[in-house]
Amino acid sequence: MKIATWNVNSVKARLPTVLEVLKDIDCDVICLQEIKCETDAFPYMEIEELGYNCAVHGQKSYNGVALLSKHPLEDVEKGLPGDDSDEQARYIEALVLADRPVRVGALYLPNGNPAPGDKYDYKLSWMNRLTAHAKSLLTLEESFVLAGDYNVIPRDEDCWDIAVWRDDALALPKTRDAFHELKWLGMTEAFEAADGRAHQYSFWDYQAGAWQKGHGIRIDHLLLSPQAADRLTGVEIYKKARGLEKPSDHVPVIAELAD
DNA sequence: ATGGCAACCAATGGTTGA
Repeated sequence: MKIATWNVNSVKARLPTVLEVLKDIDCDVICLQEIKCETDAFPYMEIEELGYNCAVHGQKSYNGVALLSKHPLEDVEKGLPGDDSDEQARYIEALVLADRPVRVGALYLPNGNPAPGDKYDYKLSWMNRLTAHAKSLLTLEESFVLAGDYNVIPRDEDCWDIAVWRDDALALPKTRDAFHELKWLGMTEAFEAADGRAHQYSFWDYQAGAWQKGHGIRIDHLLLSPQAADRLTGVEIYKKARGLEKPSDHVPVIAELAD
């Protein structure tokens, strides 16, 4: 089965592009981030027409995540546990009832800039909550995937020029440490495991001709539990999406698991 | 040395993103 993550940067502002890409990549499960609409305003009809069940956790204007699945969804959970006062819609999880069920968490991890500051503190505390949640999910010993826009550049070679990004919230040592803590629970980063090449990007800024110049960063990731990692057969970064009319600044990253 | 783009809400500019 194929599982994708994609930050769409507003599902309403570019619905035709979104539908075209969803048709092209033809995945079993798709995690969307930055839908930028309230739950009720999600374009359910158009996406259901492509054969997807939709679980949506939205909010007005910003953030917002959704899980699309060609298989039935069960146990839908909205919001990341660990802080009842957190009102930002950045996490949704469900059990995907394929022949071999997979639990999938779709996440939009905070950007954290400027760092240091309140936003960076929020990013680090959100990452700690994600790690705590992953730790509890790992005790279930099932196939599960945490997929999303992590806003983390894992290695120097995952960006076009580390000198530009070294002091950014996406690449700071504390950010990478927190990401490693999550991985070291026993999670496998799909691209790193199945491909691992340097300079393969999932985001190119709209500004300064970043796409044309190849100035990208790799910040969209799928982390797999051991049971899911055993089934990993490949990863694709669907770079074509960045060259379409009215593109998102991110492209889908797709992991394939053996059925 | 700086800004450079896009989306949002609101409103002819400010905020956010990465």
